[in-house]
Amino acid sequence: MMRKMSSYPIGFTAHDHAQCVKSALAAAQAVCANRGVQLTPVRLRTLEILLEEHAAMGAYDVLARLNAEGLGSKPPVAYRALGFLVDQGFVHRIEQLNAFIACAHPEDAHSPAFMICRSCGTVAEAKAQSGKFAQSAAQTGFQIEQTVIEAEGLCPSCQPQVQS
Amino acid sequence: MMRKMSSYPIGFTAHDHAQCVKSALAAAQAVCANRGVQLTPVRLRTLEILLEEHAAMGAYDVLARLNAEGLGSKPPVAYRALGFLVDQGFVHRIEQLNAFIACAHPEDAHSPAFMICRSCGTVAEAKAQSGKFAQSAAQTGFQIEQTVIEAEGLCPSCQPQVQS
DNA sequence: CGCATCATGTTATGTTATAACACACAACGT
DNA sequence: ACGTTGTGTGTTATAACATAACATGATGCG
Repeated sequence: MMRKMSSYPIGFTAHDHAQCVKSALAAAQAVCANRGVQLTPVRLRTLEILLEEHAAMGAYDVLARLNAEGLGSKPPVAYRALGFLVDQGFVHRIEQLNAFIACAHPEDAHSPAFMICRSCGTVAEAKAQSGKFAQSAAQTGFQIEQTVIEAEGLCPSCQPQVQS
Repeated sequence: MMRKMSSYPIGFTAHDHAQCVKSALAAAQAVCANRGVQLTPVRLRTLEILLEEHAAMGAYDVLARLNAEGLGSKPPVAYRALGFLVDQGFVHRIEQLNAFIACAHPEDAHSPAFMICRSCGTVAEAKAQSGKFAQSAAQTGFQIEQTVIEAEGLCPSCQPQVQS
């Protein structure tokens, strides 16, 4: 861990970027309206930055962007916005990277799982299937509220090529 | 995350403490001899501290103990010893707590999973069964090298009691 | 001995995160 | 209109976590 933070690309496959940003923002707006919470300018812009970057970013990198746009220059501003977005499920925290990433499936509540490429830094989100771990927790009487599942390894593009 | 670090107890059930410390140390000594790596005084004492504490500890807490015994006072000393122990599999890092904990099953290589009580801070280690996540990673072509699985919740003792 | 390797000691600094308090502003009841 | 409450932002200061880089010592080997 602790490589120099800047930003890590997300996902191993191509997709329509402008479209996914737009729909994710719309979804977030709708959810916030439903829940009666405020998607303020700082919060909105923070989410937008993470969506546009489409990669895991450190809090201070997000802050630098906000600062460049006059939306706040001190750490608490970024941490508060990120905290809100994480609480609402629009953003996930990647523990191994001390970084944040816009959620790939903001529509439904879910526990995320991540695959992190140690070579190129790309992060892909999958849905977690708790399975046996949840069962064994239940057996010991432990009541799970939230899970962190992160795999580190090599993404398809970064694996050593086989000779043809 | 980010509660004040000090030390978190481990495990939800009672056990013979002196015995488990002793056998873990013996196992570590044997493994190091096998591998031709040195379990130096700082490393040995660091492991011993984590085993005795039997809880997740922050690097600076470990350092404070080492320092009290004249074994080193600067952060790199603790981080290096902890790094060695993690590399050898005698200690695990808990990402959500930025903390370290002696391994409960040092004999065999394994990927650990943890249950962390958000109320009392107790940490229990289980063996991870990767199952479906590993499969879905394989499908996307991602090659997993290491996994982090941590559940936060309430341990049996901290759950609200039911009226009898 | 000369040299390589591994471990430790130390300085300095980098990176991540929060506590605490001040202020702005909208919503509400009176 | 007025105060009150809740929520969000601005700011200062500091805490907590982690490593780069270089110096020193100890061990083993040709």
